[in-house]
Amino acid sequence: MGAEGTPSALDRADALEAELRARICLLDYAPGERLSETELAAEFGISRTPLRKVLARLEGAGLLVSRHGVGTFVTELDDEELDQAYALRLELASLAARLDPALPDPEALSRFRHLAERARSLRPNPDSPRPLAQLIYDFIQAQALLSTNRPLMDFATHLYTQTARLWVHSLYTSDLDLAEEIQLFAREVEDILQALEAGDLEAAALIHRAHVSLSWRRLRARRGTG
Amino acid sequence: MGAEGTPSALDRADALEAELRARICLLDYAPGERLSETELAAEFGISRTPLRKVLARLEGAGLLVSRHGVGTFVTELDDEELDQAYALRLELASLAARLDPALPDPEALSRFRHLAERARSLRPNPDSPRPLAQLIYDFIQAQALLSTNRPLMDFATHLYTQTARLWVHSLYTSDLDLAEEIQLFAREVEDILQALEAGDLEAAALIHRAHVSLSWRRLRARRGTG
DNA sequence: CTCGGATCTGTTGTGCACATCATCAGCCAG
DNA sequence: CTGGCTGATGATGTGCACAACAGATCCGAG
Repeated sequence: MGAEGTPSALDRADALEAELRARICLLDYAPGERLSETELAAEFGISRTPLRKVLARLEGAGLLVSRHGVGTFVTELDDEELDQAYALRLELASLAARLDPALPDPEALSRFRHLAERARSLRPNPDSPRPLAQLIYDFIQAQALLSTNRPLMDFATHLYTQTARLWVHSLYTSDLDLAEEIQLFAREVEDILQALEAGDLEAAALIHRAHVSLSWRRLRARRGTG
Repeated sequence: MGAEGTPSALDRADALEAELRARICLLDYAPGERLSETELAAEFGISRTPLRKVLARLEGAGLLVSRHGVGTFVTELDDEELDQAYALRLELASLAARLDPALPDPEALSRFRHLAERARSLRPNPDSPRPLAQLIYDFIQAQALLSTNRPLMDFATHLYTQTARLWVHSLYTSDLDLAEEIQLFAREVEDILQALEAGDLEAAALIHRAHVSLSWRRLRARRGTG
């Protein structure tokens, strides 16, 4: 592997899908926003046909929905579904450590150390929470390797995707305090790293669960205020 | 609603997707089997293009995978992933009753009664476990309405889809005894119906969990034997 | 007989032209 | 002024022809 000299057709489609997934999660495309097939096809230098296949896959994954004659839209979550997703994330955080725990190998550990370093050196950029969003995106993907239960981790990542979009949206609308969120996230990564270095996956899961819970609480508080 | 005189384009696509989902779950298409875009398009009287959109969505949902120049295949689950899915189903059964329980309305109750009646009158057909598979398929979809937590129930249904395919496959290969499975399922539906009529969702969840666990055990036993 | 390579066949991927649908602006009747 | 109608516009949906690709087949050299 690693011979990326000749990106085959399927790899191109997969890369495109990953790129669009990231854009949706990182709020480059806001919930409810319309995506133009024509514009996207032009941007990536391809025809509408292969682009439409990728959009269809994202539709199957529940991130997009297309309406004939209207447009293709990023899915939205109402408050109720957001709460349900958060409640599920709390439960799943415990499950991950209990069901099929996978002790992180040295490479994975170094990846977490790198994440912690990035979190420490992250300074709030008033007009763009994107660096933080990107950091959390990478963090979740690293965390998905802490259990060998693929269905569970796939679903956990999916739920993160759904909740993070609304969470990042609150950063953009200043419902959440960027500097505070950065500090809290850095703390979470540090704590989890410490637990991982001690080989205590259960502790790592508990820490993660606590932060998810607190994050949810802050989001609800601001929701009521706004 | 209910005016089905003019099936719009999008409805057609949705119906087609539901039909293919059912065929995959009911093992009309076995795991690993190749699906021909040309043949399917001809069968449904449409061109390859709209069919490909549906296939792409199913690919996004993790039920299909297409390889350039080779074919489109129904995804396969190895034993490890099957075990992980079963383990998850056990946990989720409890979660459904704990998180967002939804007491069944009279209509839902009557639907369960109808399912129980079908289970009672089901006689083993030596060459076709499909009626049982269809019955369980309907049962799971009815059960998905017992919690208002949509993300949870969607995921539970997805996991059922993954495990049921292998389970039904074992019925086809006679690794499982059809008559025995019919009897056990009828018992499960009766017990759950009783719990629902008493308004005890937690009991219903426990019963379901027990049956999932026992079903898993039978599957593992036959796997070791075969 | 064996092995290697060209070729052949069938598959999914791509591009393009057109059909179908939903929306909105503008206009005309009331 | 109001209300509904009609057309223009731009979106996704569809069909078809062809390209790219993988595997099987066939043929010939050794």
